[in-house]
Amino acid sequence: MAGTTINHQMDFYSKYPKTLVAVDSIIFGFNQNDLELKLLLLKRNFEPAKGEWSLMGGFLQPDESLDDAAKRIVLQLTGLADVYMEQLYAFGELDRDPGGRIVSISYFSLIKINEYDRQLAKENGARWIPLSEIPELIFDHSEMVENALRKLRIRARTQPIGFELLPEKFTIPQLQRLYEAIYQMPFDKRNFRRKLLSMGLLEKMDEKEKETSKKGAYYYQFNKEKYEELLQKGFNFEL
Amino acid sequence: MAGTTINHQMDFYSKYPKTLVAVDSIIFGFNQNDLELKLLLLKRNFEPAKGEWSLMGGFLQPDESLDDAAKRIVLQLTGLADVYMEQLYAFGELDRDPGGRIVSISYFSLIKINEYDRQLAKENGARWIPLSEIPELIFDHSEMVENALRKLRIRARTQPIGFELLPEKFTIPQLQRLYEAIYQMPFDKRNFRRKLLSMGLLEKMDEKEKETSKKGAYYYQFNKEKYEELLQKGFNFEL
DNA sequence: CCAAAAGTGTTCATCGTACACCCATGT
DNA sequence: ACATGGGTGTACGATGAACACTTTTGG
Repeated sequence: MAGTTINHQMDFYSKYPKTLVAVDSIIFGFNQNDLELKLLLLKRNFEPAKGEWSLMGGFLQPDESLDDAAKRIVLQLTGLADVYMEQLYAFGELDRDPGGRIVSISYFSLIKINEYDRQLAKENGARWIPLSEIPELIFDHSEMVENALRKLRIRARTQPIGFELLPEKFTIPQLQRLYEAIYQMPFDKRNFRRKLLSMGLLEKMDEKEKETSKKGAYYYQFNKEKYEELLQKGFNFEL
Repeated sequence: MAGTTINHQMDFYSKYPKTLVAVDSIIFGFNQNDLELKLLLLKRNFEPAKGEWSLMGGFLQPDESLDDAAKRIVLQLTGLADVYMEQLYAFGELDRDPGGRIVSISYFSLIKINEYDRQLAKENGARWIPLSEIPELIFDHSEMVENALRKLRIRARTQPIGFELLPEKFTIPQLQRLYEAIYQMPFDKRNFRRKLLSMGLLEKMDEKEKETSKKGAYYYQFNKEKYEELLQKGFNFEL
């Protein structure tokens, strides 16, 4: 490919060495039934390390940006196109992949677990694995996961991203259970509710969720416009 | 270079497209005389964008890790080998560099401004530029700088990295001036001193600094061992 | 003796945290 | 009627923020 001109770009740098670049995606989901945060992992069906557990990944193509590659990878595995995603870190040790020298950039994605394409995931050999049961992963993927979890915990405290893991409408207890799963610790329900509602970002609906209790819990919706508006005024989300 | 085997690695991935990878370094320094945080920037002496201001950067070599490349780049410009450094972000837009498709990974470095090799920097066309006077930079380098500054501000609040920008021994007022430069706001000197000393990470010396005042201010040293020890016990640095 | 920077305590408001009881309803 | 999860208010301690005067000493 050396010498190919893309996008009307010049080619001033053709004498410099190129590197294989990959993108690996840590895909988080939350299932309200078993109350555990999960990762979408897959068994590699190619060499090296065929048959072992790994993250979903792929090589960066010459005509796509890093973000595009990350989107493509999640789309390929889940069928979802509009997914919350954040770049995490570039892993660049020489021997991180025994199959060749690869620089890999990790992204984490938060998906609404009820919306993904089960069929597609199955075809790719993917499975949802609870955090507590994550197996050994290939190469430095375990490090990527730890790193992602650390960042998720920081982000979830300071940005309203928990909602990305829940359906459009959700109840306060559901939201609390999500945060408890993320931080692996219990929260006081009065304090939790007060803090969240005090920010004025949740809109109460008339409808109740009646599956998990006889009394039923009111559904709420996250008001993104309101959040953007408050952001302008210097508001800081903080749990 | 395709097909080269490094480090006893196999070559399972030779059919995939490679990309040019660069590392760009945002180098911070602090000069106590003019009380401004500064960046080490250079005028590019090669095409494209020759003569314009940019960050120091370089291409990733096949036999070095990303971290190694970042170290090499800072060493080339400053002569310093042991520098605090942190990876920031991978920039991967297709058209970010008009000279060709490059994925660039940014790092920030904190250096003790009295220790760098002035001669070497000069030869490379580098200059220290105060934050308030940063010119237009090439490509997305301005974005990299903003990004670095944001991260530096977050880090300096939650990790004891300010000391990387000061000499081994420093006074409390000097440290305060540094933080005021980082956050571009004044701090209350009583609160500042109390909070820092209360962590027990600074060791008072007998010597006084007498350049900037007649009374003189005691020198302190940061006790790294103590910090590591406290870290184990769950301590969190927080300014 | 005076200018200039270093050093020192207290008060108040705010926020996080701990904690126990009533409510609604499906079975 | 009772079991189950939803919903509510208050008190206390800790922490961050504001604020003014004394000390030292070179010139």
